[in-house]
Amino acid sequence: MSEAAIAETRPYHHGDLRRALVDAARRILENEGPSALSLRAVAREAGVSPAAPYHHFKDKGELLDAVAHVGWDMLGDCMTGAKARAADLAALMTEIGVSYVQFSQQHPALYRVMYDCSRDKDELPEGMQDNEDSAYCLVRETFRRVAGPEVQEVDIELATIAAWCAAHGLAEMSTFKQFEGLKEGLGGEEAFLRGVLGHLGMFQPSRPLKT
Amino acid sequence: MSEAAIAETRPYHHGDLRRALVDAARRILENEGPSALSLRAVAREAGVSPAAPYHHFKDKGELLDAVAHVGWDMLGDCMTGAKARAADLAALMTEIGVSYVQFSQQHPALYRVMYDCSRDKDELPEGMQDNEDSAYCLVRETFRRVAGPEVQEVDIELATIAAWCAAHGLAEMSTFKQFEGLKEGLGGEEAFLRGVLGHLGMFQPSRPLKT
DNA sequence: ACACCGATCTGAACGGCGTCAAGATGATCT
DNA sequence: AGATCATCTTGACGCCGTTCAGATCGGTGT
Repeated sequence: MSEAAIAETRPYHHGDLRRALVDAARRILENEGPSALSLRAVAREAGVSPAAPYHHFKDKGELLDAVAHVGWDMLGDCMTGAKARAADLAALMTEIGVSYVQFSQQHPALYRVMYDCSRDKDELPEGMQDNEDSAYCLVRETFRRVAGPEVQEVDIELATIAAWCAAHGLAEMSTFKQFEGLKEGLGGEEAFLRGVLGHLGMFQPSRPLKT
Repeated sequence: MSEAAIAETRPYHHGDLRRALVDAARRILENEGPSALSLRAVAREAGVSPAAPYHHFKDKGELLDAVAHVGWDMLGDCMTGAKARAADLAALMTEIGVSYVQFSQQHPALYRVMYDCSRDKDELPEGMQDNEDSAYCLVRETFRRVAGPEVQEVDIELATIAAWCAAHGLAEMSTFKQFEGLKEGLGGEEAFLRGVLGHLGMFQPSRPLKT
């Protein structure tokens, strides 16, 4: 049920309009895609006037930042789950990569908002490199555990970035129609993902880090 | 000089408005970025009314497609140049990867339009996998030459996709502010690019293809 | 109990956007 | 010269993000 439907019984002061707006935005993203995500549409969905959001967000960009933040949290949970599922350390990187791309396929509109926000500011999401539960830190920590003592810290950082770039690139391209034939030949979407990731050094269990 | 400035001496019928609109769009992209690229702004820059573009393009998306097409041609030329510069076959893949990312850094707004067009349609650009001069085919052909006879065609395709994903991901992330410190430590932007690419299997001359 | 105040929300407005229909213009062909 | 047709303009529509004055409410101090 949309918020607008229950708006009539709602008190004049909403109580938690900020959260309601973020939820409304996520509903629109899921149901109608990123192109339908206007500030006015979000306000409509939440059952308030077009100006109401401005008491909780500086502008549209700040609302999208809040939506993106929810997305990054979800992605972090998703990859923590992958960590729990991995049979052993050698398989962990591949599980993380597959989970990352699958998340982007399950929430394509949200994933797009997440990256658009980052690109607009030329910044990784806040806390991404510090917060222990973030996807970035999970990958880096995995490399640290895999790496022998001869591997330098800078190479761990570079490998993390490389893995991130590869996963993001695959996330953005895996939906291209031209690859459908190849996917069928390989036996499905996940086989395709594992096939591509298998060609990226750090996702190969036998050689996760450059020597 | 903007087209608007010489519009007064122009005949009523423009002659080549289609090309002029694409050029105007590219000027706006270079000077003001993607957010300033409205159909009306393009028409203003070209010195015509807001409705004039509709006689040459179905809608705004089709204009952007034309702009993107120019961009892909430029990228193809850029990477053909990289091929000519490469010392030997082993170094070619890295040269291609570096050139790809550098192109995205030299034309960030254009690069964004190129990919936005593809994502909107969930398609690689037209002819990308067929046209011999395209960046995609150049990479695939390089892998074919590097590969031994034991490597299957499907692995060449997967490696091409993997390389493309990695390069695209790096192109989108290399501008993030968080990496500036790391770049300095490595001795500059290009060292950073080579460092990241070095962790990606297919960009390592000694092992370009999964065995 | 009551007045007040700050936070919250509305309504109306502005300029800019993409798009379209109707009309004006000019090159081209007979 | 006159007809034709692609090309371009004018004016309009609805939607957008944003702002601002004013209405409304919840909580606080007296």
